[in-house]
Amino acid sequence: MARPADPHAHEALRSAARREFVKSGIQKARIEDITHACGLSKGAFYLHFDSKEGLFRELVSEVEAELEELRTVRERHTQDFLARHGSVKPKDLKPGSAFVRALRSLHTREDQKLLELLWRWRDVVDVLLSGSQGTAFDGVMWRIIDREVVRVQEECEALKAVKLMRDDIPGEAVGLLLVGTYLLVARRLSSLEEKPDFDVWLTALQKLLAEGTAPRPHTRATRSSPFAASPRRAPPRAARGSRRSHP
Amino acid sequence: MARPADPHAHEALRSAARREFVKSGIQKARIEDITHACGLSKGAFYLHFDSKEGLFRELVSEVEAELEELRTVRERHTQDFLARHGSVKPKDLKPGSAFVRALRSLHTREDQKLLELLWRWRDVVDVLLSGSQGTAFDGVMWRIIDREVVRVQEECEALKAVKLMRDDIPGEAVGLLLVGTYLLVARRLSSLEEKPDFDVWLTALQKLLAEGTAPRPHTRATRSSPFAASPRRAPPRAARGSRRSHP
DNA sequence: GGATTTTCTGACCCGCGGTTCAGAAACGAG
DNA sequence: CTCGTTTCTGAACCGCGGGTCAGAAAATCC
Repeated sequence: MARPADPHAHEALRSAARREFVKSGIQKARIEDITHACGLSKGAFYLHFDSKEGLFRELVSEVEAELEELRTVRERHTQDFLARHGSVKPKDLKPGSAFVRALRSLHTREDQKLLELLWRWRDVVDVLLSGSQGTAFDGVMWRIIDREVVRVQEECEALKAVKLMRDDIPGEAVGLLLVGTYLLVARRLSSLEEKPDFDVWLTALQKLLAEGTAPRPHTRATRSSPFAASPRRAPPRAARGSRRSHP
Repeated sequence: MARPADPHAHEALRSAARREFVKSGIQKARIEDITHACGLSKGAFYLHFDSKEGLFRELVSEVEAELEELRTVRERHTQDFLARHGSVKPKDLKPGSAFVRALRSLHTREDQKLLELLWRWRDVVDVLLSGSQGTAFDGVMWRIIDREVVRVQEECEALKAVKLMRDDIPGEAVGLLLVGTYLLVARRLSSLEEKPDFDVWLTALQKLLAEGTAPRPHTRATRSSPFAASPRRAPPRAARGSRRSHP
């Protein structure tokens, strides 16, 4: 055999690309800038990746896999917790009960893991959020977000069912609120150099939400959500327009 | 003189462009698709606008002007309200006092106007949010969002100062929460055909926030925010990279 | 030192779409 | 109808950058 490939090249290209994507978005990021950043030439790029989007796809797949993993683990931990505890007893409904505190701490731990993930992938998340327009990744982040909103919503409905949450606030409202907050936080992460202290943040959010959503003595039923079953806009596609639509 | 221009052309192009921008983002929107949609030819576009981005700039300026107007009006209404009421008396601090209810209703009215604005401009907002990458408008929406977060934060600090809000939750947290929620809502608006009932939504959010942020008997001081004074990432710009960074 | 094989280079190709512009078309005035 | 003027058309121009490929360079084996 002859001339082994530079062992650092692949990884160097990957991380240079991440930097370049953050700076310019997927479309505007130029292959030459990526390769020059690691002292390689344009052509070398194609020895390691099939295309610019192919490289980004690698990154996105990893993020999606980790997110999926997190979702299933969260689901399992919640199931385990409930199974271990048995049925919900009246004393568990009291605001400060051991049960409520344990459940809340479970949520905090899982949310913390989510924030850690967002921190590790903050660059890619940032690109997905605002630098993927016109590519195959357009909308990936919003799909993830919609799913998370639904997850929170379902958790809320479950809590309402066992009277651990007031039922005059739509679960969807809490979902939009929680996920919307995380969205802004995720966005801010991309401009930080050092990892912030998530605890401060989580406790504040936790407090606010816990006390805002706590069961009330007198509550009316939830009115139906104004955003139910919204049809998402069609994915970008070439449009053959009809002529003369305004005469 | 001779051959007057089609009086509908300008407006027709404008709205066709809005549709096209929503469908494909600013970059991918093709001039030909815009002109064909109103039965005009490519060249005609340049009789009405100096460039594709020029057209979008017009739209963005209008949105920004309306948002600015809303901010100043909100500021003035708040000032007027406080001036008219005089100093805050002890009885005003009680959760259900006339003062608190009036203040809350003021907030609701202003928020409602914001939602109406987001509804009217939902297409442009949507494009700014996820279809402006790589253009001069990249980041416009995030700057607006950051400003709104600061506004909410300041309102919170003001409320804390007169003991109308608990002080163990950072104002910034409430800002991210409120604005993040509106962000997701704004995004959803773009996929709706009919205006939803904002009231349902506002009351749920209002309740949750009001009761979550109400003053507590025993509170510790706010810990400093982990996101303070974050340097935003540099605007997109051509990058001349140094070579050989990974020898 | 070849001989051979794989890596790496960078000039080139090519499609795309914003923008331009020479000329055609439409309209009013006389 | 003809002329002058302005609108409108669409082929042509052009820069850009992703992707290709013939050949140069580098490494290994003999």
